[in-house]
Amino acid sequence: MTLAALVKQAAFDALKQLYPDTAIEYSSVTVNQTKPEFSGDYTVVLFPFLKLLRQKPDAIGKQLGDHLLGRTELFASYDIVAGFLNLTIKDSYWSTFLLNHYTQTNFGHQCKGDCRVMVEYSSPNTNKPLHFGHMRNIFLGAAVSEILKANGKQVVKANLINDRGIHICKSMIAWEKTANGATPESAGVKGDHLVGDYYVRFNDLYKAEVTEMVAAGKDEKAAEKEAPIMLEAQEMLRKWEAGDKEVRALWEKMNGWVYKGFDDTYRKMGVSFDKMYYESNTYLLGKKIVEDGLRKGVLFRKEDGSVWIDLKEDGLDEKLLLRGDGTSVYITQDLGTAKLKYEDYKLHQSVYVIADEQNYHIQVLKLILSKLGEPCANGIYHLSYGMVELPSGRMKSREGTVVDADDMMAEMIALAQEQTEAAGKTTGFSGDELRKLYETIGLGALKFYLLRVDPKKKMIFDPKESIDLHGYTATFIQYAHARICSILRKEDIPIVPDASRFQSFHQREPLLKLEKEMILHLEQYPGILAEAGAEFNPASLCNYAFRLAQLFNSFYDAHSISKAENQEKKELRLMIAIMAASVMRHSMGLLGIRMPEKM
RNA sequence: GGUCCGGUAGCUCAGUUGGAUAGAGCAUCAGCCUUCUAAGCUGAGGGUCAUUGGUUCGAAUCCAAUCCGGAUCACCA
Repeated sequence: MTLAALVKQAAFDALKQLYPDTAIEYSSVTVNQTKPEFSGDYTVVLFPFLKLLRQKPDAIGKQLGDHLLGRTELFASYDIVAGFLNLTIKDSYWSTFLLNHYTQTNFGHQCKGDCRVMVEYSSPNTNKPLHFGHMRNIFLGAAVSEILKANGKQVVKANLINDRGIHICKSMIAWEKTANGATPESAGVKGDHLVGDYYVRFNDLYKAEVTEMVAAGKDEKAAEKEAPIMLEAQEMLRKWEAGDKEVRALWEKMNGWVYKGFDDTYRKMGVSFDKMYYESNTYLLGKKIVEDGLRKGVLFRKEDGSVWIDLKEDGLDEKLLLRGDGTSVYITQDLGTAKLKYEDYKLHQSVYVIADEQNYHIQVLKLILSKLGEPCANGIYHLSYGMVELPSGRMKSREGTVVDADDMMAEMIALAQEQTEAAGKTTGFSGDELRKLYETIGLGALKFYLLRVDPKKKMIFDPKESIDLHGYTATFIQYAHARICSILRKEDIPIVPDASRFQSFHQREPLLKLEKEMILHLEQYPGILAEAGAEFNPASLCNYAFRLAQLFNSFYDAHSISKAENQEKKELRLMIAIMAASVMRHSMGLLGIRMPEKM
């Protein structure tokens, strides 16, 4: 139980005992952290009880304050200011808390329970390399997976690869026509980039053909439909579906290049998956679900043989589930994969990390599954995030305006190097250590930048302005962590010391403001972690860790640790520093951001 | 047009089930390195919380209407 909850419970119990004849609801008790301009740690708001108790706020505050002080060991004093009861927690509570937890490396972690959750993220198409928008998806998915694990869930990280369809055929056609057999090795280009280049090439060729046909007097719409290269791509897709050996061989070869490229990118990003799904295996699923639905009468067939569901009652429209020729559409596959995932892992919850442009699609998916009585329907959660846009608008891979993921990571690492060198902080590192440090700083900054914003908000990224390494950044937190490690090195204390080290510690002097603020903030971590899990929001961890680092920097500036006033203070501050570093590592670790010991 | 999401400082964003004088970072300005790492610290300026009305002891937060921006409403995926 968090301290805030403890205070709330204590206040509620006290009110019940003080006013047994009045029905006070638990939810009407509001406990906040006391504003810094007042003395106290947690505040009970008295206004909600005025009418109920027919007393003045000061009177209620006094009775409540006295009662709390007399009956519990938690509070040292109270103060009433204009309807607010400000409670001060006993110093001994804080030092005991610190002593109990400062060496705990998994503070805030929940024990593993029975709840099985799948988080599907990344889910790329195989016709082009990953870009900045994918990075938001991937870092979000990876972070949420770790946060859920820390909250005791059993997590399966899944990636559904869209490895078939017209888009990959476009790359294949362009490659056949213009590549002269080029491979990633022969061209010296990463596989996913090579395939992406031919996807762009296809569009160039296509546009040229359309322009030519229009110039020859063709209607533009007709030209777009009849351009020979487009017809070839469509023919290739038909051949693929028919299992044509040559087409399949080329498809496998080019997808293989892409996977190799993706693997590199994923490794660099520091993310991984427990389960890969491929649309080439799953795109035919779902038909059976549709047949069942027809039998149950939930779905209906039109004269042309196409199958539909009527969602008008739910404020939506009729939705197609099978074409007249019996082939499936996008949502049909998704029905199938939803069920497949559910059955593969006996899931309680299935999280889809998908951009908000698909809100409607997921809504329809859930609705159909629930109308069909599929048990997987209830567990679907759409972690909907806003698109990443350029100042000029959306990124379009066809037009080559994307910010490439590999480039972006390389740039961030280079920026980290540049700034480290400019600050003259390269001494004492080996070449290898420096390379690792630049990666830690560069990728940390990138991940933090993408995760610090509420997922559902869209974000605008200006490639001309590089991502900052000052202020509200991962670098700031890393720096605070490195400072702590530096102190510990000098004091010859390991980063995770033995719990017995300060066992003899006794609190004699009162806590200073910043000392207490640090401990108070540390105590709140489990609550923040639980909230981040409940809301699928890594940004709350960013906020929390930044605030922790900020507090530590002020604390560090105001009070010397190694040259503390006395041994007691020194031990106390060391414990605070040790625990702060540990919580920074834990929280940022969940986001895939490493904390260097030296920088 | 329907549905959904957003609108808070010059910019990027926090802001808990409604609680005290709305907070950070960047940018600007003024200070702080002989003292545990200045990628830092301290301070200043900067606000019609889109608008209007309502609910109430109290609203950035809840409700209604309006305005602006975005997404979506395919026999594409």
